[in-house]
Amino acid sequence: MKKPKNSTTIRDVARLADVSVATISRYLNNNTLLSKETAQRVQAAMNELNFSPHPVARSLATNRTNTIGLVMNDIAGDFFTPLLEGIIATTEEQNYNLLIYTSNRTKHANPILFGPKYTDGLLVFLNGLEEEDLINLHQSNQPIVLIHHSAPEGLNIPTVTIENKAGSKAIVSHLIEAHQRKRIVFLRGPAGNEDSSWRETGYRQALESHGFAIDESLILQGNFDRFTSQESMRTLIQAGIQFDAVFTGDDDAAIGTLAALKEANLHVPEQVSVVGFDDQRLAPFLTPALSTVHAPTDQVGMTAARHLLKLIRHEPVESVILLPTELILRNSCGCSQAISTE
Amino acid sequence: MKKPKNSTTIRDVARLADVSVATISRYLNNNTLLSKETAQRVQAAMNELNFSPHPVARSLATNRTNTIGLVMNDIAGDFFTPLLEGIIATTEEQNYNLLIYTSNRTKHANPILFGPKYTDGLLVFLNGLEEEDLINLHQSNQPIVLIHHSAPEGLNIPTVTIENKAGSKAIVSHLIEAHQRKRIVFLRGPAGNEDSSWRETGYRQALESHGFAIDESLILQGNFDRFTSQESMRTLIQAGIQFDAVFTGDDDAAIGTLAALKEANLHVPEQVSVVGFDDQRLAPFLTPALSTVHAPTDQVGMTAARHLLKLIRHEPVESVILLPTELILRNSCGCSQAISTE
DNA sequence: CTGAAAGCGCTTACAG
DNA sequence: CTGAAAGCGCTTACAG
Repeated sequence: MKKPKNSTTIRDVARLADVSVATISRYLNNNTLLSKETAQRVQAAMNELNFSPHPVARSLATNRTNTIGLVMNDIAGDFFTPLLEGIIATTEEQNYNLLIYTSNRTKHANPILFGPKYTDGLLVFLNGLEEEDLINLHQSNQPIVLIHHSAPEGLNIPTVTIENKAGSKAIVSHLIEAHQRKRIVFLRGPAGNEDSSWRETGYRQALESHGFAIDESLILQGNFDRFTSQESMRTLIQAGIQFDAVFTGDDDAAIGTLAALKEANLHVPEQVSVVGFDDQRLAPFLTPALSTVHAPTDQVGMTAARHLLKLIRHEPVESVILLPTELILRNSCGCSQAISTE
Repeated sequence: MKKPKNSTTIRDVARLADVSVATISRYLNNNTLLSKETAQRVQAAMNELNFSPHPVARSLATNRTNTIGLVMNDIAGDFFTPLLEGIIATTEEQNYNLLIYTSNRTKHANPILFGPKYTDGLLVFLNGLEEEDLINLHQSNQPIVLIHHSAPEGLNIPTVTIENKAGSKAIVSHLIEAHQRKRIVFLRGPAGNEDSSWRETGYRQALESHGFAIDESLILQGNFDRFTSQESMRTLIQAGIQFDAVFTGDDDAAIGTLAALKEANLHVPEQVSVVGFDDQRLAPFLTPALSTVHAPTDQVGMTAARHLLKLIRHEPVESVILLPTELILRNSCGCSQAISTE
């Protein structure tokens, strides 16, 4: 027993205010009217003792933890900071705590540390959870909101993500309409990545709606990764396949694409337009400054957290929320813009 | 009372295994030898019921939460992701949970949500906590490790930070020795920022050890911010003060510096060398690629978390940990390096 | 409007 | 090696 037992409890307050502990509890949760006079005594006693209730005890008694969990695979990536900023903005506003899990733990480690008993609800980013675990959690009535990922067949778990398709269609159309590009490469993201498949759909629809045939030899693996993308672009160039633009799938892939083009002495944007997706912090600093689609990642975080809190309160919630993206036209597509103060 | 009461408890297991709850508890915490036979019965019962102990109840009984908290002002900044990666790597390894606080909450909001009863210890980033709160927490025996910030006078709170002085001295010396720079500007960070003052000390020592006098007119406000830095550099240039290098204090300030230099048609690195500090993700993508000092932020996170866990276990801990920095020489200082595959 | 009492699900001296 | 019981600090029907 290593309890310091220093902290003052509800009993101490009750004794000092000369009421029962139940009364203190009621005052704390103001779910019953107290007589003005007792209320004052209680408040005075709480002040004097500098009392604050023990959250763990409260949690055990109420079966609420006042915290939500964020589960993800790993925290890498530039979108992580804005995502978390969004989530925290709303947990803070609504007086919830945030617990961070990465799924390494959920796979290998002591399972006690992970699970619904710690949280009132879970935000699951991408494929942060195995489908099986997700299903179990959902069936045990744990409120869940998915981020950038759709629910498994038949499960009604709300999702928040962005307008991947519309954004992609818009930027590819821009390439065609504003810059007369005709042979546009697309770099796919990781297999199974939903953002990537929507972006591919947007790409295809843009081409089709402009009467272009889809040339599958222009669709390559980029993996949302600069090195993979650089390799794919090198291969394409060496194969002698002609193209006049690249929609890289995400900004990281744009980095590799720009590098490969530079190696091959192909000028961007004069000979080849390059556009990305995400609008990461480094996008304006690439050479040339990257035209891309802005993903409102902080909004995604806010919205997801807000919806999870609604779910926790048993309020109704839409099942799919799509946040609008926005075209950011800098130089790499062929548009010109002052570069120095971006 | 909205308790689903679905989950199985230690009593259920005890009943099934035909032992007392105390025995289950002992098995869980393996702090007493159980007879082989009971151990097997208990394990079988736990498996059958798919039991996992309730962390909140456990926490109430033991006065341990198995979670640590990270407190900070706001989560902006590129160093945040690596910092958190480092922290999570160790909390995961040691089976701790991580709770994220931002200090907005600690200032305005319901104080119940913040505090030692939620966590076994706290990681405090920069000035994430008012000095008064820090002192109170420390005096109430809450284990604390400070990150990039030193303890208030007289308090023995461990700190982990980086070798700001040595890194700065090294890069400024590089400017002098390798590139014959003689009039080197320094851009200060925000007032009171300790990283900044150590960097300034390193800058001064580098100049002095090379026999240069310090010209205070070359020390300006940069605020670790691109806009402030751009303004300061504009003013310096317009004042006609001569300089041949800028140590920008951090990488963000380097962005503004490069922009101001470009506006003024001063070529980097031919006319002016520019070096930063941090080695943020975007550093290699600036034009020219930024020479800078690498701050091992993930290591800072790991080390801080590891030391906090030691503190929690009452193991001894050094009071100041300084992690080594490293010179990253790219192009902006005048060194040359292949740029495309960085 | 207020109190006495049971309960949340564990852990841990204390006995045996 | 194991059990009975008290306790962790709250909340919440149930009475009055």
